[in-house]
Amino acid sequence: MVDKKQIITQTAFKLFAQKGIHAVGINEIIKESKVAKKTLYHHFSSKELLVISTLEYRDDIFLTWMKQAMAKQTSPTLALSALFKALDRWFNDKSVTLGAFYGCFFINVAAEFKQQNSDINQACQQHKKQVRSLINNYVNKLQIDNDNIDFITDTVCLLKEGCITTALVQHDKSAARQAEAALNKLLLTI
Amino acid sequence: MVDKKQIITQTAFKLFAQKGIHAVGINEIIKESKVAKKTLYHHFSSKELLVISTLEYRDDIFLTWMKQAMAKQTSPTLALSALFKALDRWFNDKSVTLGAFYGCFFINVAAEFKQQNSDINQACQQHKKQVRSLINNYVNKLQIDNDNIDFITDTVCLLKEGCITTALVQHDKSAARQAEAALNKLLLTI
DNA sequence: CACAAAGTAGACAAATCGGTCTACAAAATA
DNA sequence: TATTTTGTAGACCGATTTGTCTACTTTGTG
Repeated sequence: MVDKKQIITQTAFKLFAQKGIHAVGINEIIKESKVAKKTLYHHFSSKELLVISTLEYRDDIFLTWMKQAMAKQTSPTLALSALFKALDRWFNDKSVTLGAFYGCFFINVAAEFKQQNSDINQACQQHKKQVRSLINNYVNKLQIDNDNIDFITDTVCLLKEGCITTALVQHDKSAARQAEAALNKLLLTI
Repeated sequence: MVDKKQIITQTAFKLFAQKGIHAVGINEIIKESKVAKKTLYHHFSSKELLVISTLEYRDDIFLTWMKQAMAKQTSPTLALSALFKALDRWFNDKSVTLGAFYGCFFINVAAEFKQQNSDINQACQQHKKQVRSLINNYVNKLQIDNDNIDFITDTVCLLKEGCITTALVQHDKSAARQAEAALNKLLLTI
């Protein structure tokens, strides 16, 4: 038998990503999942735990996608460029792995759950830390002094967050290319 | 008599900014505003129109704050730096004008209302256009060729959006200083 | 085969949602 | 002074919220 728990998580993620957490009710999720309410509550004893599950689900997909996008480049510079080219494909709905673009799930969820001590907010924070760590791995390979490593990593992260937000709010599908141009200019200075 | 309409808008904004639109009900707003439900619906015939009102209210405050932060600088470069120093004060809850930091209201609201054709989403977009226009005014004063003007403006906007998002999601209160450092590096290259 | 785990549909509960309405009071304005 | 606008409290509406529960069926495993 198919894994109902997985189906519920995937369906919930799709709906949450499109409409936001508070805008999607349990009844909509079970209807879309074609699952009984009891089944959902058997696997997830509350909506909050289901939200956490969707965050873990998306975290896995996103990090895998990112690693794959940056791998197999012949230099760390090209790997960073490849990240923004991948973001560009995402914004333009050409990423099969990430699906249609509704902004960054973690940013959007964190905006709905701002309390720093909540489990949901911490899952969002944790995801962003891992993304930063991945970027930092490549920046470390650049032939630059240690003082600059954190600076470059921070800037890449800021440009990344900035272009995701701009693509969402401004519906500006060129935001990733703008960010890549800024990155390239920056890398010339080091 | 005090202007009830204004009180309702201000109270609604405060609650929406803290908790998000979908997480705040009309009953909570009237209770906090100390106003009858009929009074609210007399001034705003739907919750959506009230949301629009809070967006206009915040738009006015934010643009005034931004203009004031960048004015009276002795050079356009200093004006751009001043913007990020002002953002830094905001993130660290030292801005009286903007109040406690709960992220950018327009980004957060746009994340909850993603449909590009909705009035709420368009109000968020419009605000961001005005902010960009303000930044562009200063970039125009830099002694650079026309090709670079849009590039610099785009990059400043990306860094600004990036640091606001980072300050919110990562609870990183130094994000504006990171963005300013990146800006300064960038300005050295032109 | 027996039994536990995982599934079904959907009624139900208590609270809350956005929004309407009555009936009346106060305040501003012509 | 007369009239209109703006205000009050809160009952009420139908829909929806998260979550519980009953009664029963299917499925996988020891």
